[in-house]
Amino acid sequence: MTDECVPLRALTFADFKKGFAYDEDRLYSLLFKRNQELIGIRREKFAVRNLKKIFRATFKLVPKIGFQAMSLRDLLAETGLSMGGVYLTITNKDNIAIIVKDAVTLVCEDIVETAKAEPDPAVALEVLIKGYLYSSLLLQPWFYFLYFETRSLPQEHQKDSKNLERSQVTEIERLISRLQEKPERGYPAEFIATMVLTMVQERYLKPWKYKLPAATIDEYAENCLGLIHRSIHH
Amino acid sequence: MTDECVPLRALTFADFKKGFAYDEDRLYSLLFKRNQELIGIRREKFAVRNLKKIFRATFKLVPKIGFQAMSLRDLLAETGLSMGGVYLTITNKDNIAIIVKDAVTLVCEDIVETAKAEPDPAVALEVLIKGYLYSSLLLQPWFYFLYFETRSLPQEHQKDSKNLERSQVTEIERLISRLQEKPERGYPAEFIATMVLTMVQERYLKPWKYKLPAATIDEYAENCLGLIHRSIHH
DNA sequence: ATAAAAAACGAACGCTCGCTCTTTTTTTGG
DNA sequence: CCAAAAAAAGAGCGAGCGTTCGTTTTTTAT
Repeated sequence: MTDECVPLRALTFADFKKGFAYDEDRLYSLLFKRNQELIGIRREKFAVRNLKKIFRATFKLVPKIGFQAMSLRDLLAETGLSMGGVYLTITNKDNIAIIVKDAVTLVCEDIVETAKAEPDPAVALEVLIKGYLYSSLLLQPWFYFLYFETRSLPQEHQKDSKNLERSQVTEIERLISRLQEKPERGYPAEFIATMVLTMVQERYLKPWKYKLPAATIDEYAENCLGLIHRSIHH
Repeated sequence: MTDECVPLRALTFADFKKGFAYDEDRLYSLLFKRNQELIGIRREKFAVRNLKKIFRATFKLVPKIGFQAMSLRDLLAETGLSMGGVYLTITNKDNIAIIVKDAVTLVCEDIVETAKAEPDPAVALEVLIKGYLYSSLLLQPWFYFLYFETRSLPQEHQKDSKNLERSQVTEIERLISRLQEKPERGYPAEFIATMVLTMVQERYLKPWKYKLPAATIDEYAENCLGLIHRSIHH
């Protein structure tokens, strides 16, 4: 299906980052190819350049005032593009949100596929959780936007967004269940899965709490994984 | 200060609910008295009736489309009020969000005060967490709105909203620290406090995940508290 | 070098927004 | 029951929104 770009197994954030192939230019190139019908520009070179400007500006404005309150004229001022340029690129305002949803979907599906390739469920769980934690940090504005602006999406895309989160929890839950020989002794797998997902989300939803120490993200990951294993086995 | 309306100590959600004095009418009555300068109507009877209509409609529309996208004409259609009636009540659109912030603040301060009255830190922690979990479920639309629409508030009120969350974490952290005789053995108090707060928020932020079983909220509370104590002592 | 194609420009359009204000209706207190 | 006060009504206003489109500039291919 999609070509895999998330590293197979990486213990530290630094290792993960090296193997992470969704750097800005590659991501925009993929989004251009996947969303031809939403994008008016036909030559990739120009599309990527404009998309980059538009999304950077969006991610600067939206956390402060919200997507609905961001006018296209705000966007022109921030990007330096003209009305025509912006509309040739994205065709309408909603498409900004739709493309963000597509980007997050793309990355999340990749993470799940990578984890599913691991035969050992404990390893798979580690790959999945670290993959999600690290990816959502490297693409923080995208994940943040989708979480807070799901309601700005057209109905059908809102559903997609909710299903995306649901499928993440389900996959985590499935792995935890496989690790629990005697489920009645520990917490319900669902509870643990929910807990770990909210812990990951905490990091990309409240960036102001975690501004400084990028090193501690590894600690954070270990704390989360430790918590899971204690909750499973006791 | 404020008269306390949150039950002192309640093990189950059902018990808590009985002692919870922020039912709709009382809450609107309090909000009317606390926000005289934002509300144009002078007679409480009419104010409460209109506020009830306005907030019910707001909480129906906003989760679907967001506050900014909700027009006053949407609100008229949903409430059955006229433009004049709505503006006499709330004087301007922003005030809807400001009053929600005031309501959540009111309840949260009450919870913290109740917890602080408990001398035993373990009991205080239970009161605090259950108080927050149960209150935010009983007033789910209010808590949900404040979380997702903080960016729609005027600047000074945005600060209030963030400080409110901060003070909650701080209080939980303080209690956890008191329970940790040997902090180096368990997880950092900050990590545990963050975890439990996100677990509470999970319930009121994603109601679509927890529609059916209101009974399991007690289980959920026990799981959260169990998790904390295990994380503290080992 | 040049013609065709693609991209960029930005004034202008129709529409909807939050809000005001005059008029009408309802409520209140003597 | 009636006059004064309060509340409700809703047409109308100007500002600003997302979007369009005729024109100009840049890029591409010959």
